[in-house]
Amino acid sequence: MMADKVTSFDVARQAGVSQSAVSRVFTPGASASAATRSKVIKAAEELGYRPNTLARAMITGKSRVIGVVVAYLENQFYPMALEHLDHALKARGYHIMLFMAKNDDSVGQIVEELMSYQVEGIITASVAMSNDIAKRCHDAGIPVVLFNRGQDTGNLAQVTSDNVKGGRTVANFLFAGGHRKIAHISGWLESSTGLDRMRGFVDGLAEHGIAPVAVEDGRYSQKIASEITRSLCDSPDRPDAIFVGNDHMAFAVMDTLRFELGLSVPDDVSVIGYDDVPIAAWPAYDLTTIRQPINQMVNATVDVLLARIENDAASERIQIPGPLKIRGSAKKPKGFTR
Amino acid sequence: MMADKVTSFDVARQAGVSQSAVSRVFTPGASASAATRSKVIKAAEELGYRPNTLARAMITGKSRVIGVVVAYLENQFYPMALEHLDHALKARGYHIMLFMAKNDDSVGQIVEELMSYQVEGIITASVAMSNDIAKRCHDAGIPVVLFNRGQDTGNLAQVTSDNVKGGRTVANFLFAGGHRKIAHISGWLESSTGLDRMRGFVDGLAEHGIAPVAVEDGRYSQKIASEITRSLCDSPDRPDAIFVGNDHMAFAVMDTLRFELGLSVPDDVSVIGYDDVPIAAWPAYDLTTIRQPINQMVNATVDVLLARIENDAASERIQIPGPLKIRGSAKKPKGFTR
DNA sequence: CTGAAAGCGCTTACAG
DNA sequence: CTGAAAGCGCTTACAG
Repeated sequence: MMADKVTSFDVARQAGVSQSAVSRVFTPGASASAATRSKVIKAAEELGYRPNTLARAMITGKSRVIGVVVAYLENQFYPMALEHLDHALKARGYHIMLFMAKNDDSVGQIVEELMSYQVEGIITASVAMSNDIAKRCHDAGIPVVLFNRGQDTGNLAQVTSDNVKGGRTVANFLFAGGHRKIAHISGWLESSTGLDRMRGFVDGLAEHGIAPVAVEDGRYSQKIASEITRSLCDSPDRPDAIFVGNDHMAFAVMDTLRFELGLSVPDDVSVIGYDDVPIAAWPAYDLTTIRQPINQMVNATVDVLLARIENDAASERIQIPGPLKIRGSAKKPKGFTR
Repeated sequence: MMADKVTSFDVARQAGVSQSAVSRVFTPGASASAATRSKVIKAAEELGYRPNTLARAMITGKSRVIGVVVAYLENQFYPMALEHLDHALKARGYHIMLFMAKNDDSVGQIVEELMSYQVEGIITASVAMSNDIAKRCHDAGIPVVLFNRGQDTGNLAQVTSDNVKGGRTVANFLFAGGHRKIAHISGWLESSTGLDRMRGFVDGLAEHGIAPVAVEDGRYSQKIASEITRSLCDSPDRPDAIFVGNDHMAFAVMDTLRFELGLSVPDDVSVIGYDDVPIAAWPAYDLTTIRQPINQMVNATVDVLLARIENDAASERIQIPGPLKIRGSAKKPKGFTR
């Protein structure tokens, strides 16, 4: 049952042509006559031949694999991104090799692995070590793009949504909804994403002449976000609205508010998230949130990466604006309907 | 900045040894004297040498990559499995190449890709085409194990939880809780997982002398599960408990019950799921469910797969029992405390 | 369009 | 333990 290994040499022999001819038939765009082509195809089918991708990759230096490094998959945004990335990449003839970066993994270790597998390009889609990893791979000459993460210095390619604008939109919406005691549980403030959303939000509020009653770093952790929620609402002067740095934390915030503190969302406290992952639309949360246009972000990421692989394109920083998705977790300003 | 490609030949030259020596130093378990070893290591570091995994893979026939085919990542069980799989595999020196099987992809296409990348083994962790894909790869001589899916015929290796037992446990728990009008929205009944849970459940109920008031195929779809919930509860004689074939659907069932039909869970209707994904523990759902011991399942999967890669081990069917995790979505039988 | 030959970067018997 | 040589399965100038 086990298919014996059949090589291009075998096919060539069977078809009565040279190995070169076989190679050409299986190389898109290479020149081969119709006659040769059909002889080769026929022989290949008879023998069950399949070109050895590894050998081809070694010769051409093109492995057709992209390394995707991701930190953890519990926040639904990342599995969704992975799914889209796979589709977009597959459409271009690439495959994904997964590199989960646990926090106790060393950056050097991961970089070693990425490089030794000769990935043609790298997409980092996570927190913490992204920048380090990206920088080192970039320095080693392999194209990288940071997905959903930026960095101010350096010249790495990156695609994010327009986080500053998103934060500002939330500020406007909340202010228009009549809120004046607004807190922010931010995304990790060491990440551009967390920082930009916070900045846009604070600036937006400032334009209305107010400041957030609190800004605390939730570090993308549900546990930390819950703790902050508790301490925020423990005071007699609790906030009447909370903007949370991503949906994943926002779910924990809502749960804490409702089931632990006995508060109503949005009657007592409005909550707004960021991402618009599928769960945000589930009725239990019905979360008002800024939608990250994941499809566009993924397409842009793939475009930039492949451009860099094919020729040494300049670095780019792409920001894609995302709309506010109004649902039921935050008071709606007059005149707004869902 | 771009590191020039440095080969084992270069290192050999610099270290004053043969290429074979270099190869041996980088091959775990190969014999090389301490002197040679240190010369080579030194030269390698100076030159920034890194063995080319592709070349090695081509020679040895061992790519050290495992193909993981997965259908979709919205059900949190699969990203979690992926994360665990990556860790377990990495610990053994393997990496994951991802193959998302969209429904409109042809089985043949996917199999072609898997084979041409010379993956050493395959794990299928999804629905629909799993069996087809697995069978063809197995026939081609490449080791496969079905994760969270079985099949009655054939001799493919597979690891699941003990789904029959799980279904039975749910039946006992619900009966003990005083329920007598119990419906089942099953997992896809063409999958062993869906079928086994259903059978165990029906059998379990039968032992108490009752039958489910309805068994409908939810096909792992939230949308379908919601529709079934609606029609089930539309009747004056609605069920007082629903066992749902997986957590992912159970969330939709609970949302439909509460927010659309205005029913209380568990006061009007008890709901029980299957999987115990992280979301099940979120207070909004607080779902009573059968826990699939994902860690053990993943470890078993990796063990079986690697055993088959290393030597031609016999096929295995592993079933790992999982406990009922009692939370708040179903009435608790007297005497039970959380 | 086609074939003979060289080569990709490594590993593996085979001698020593 | 070590090196020279052959070879893994393919692609790519180079001639024709």
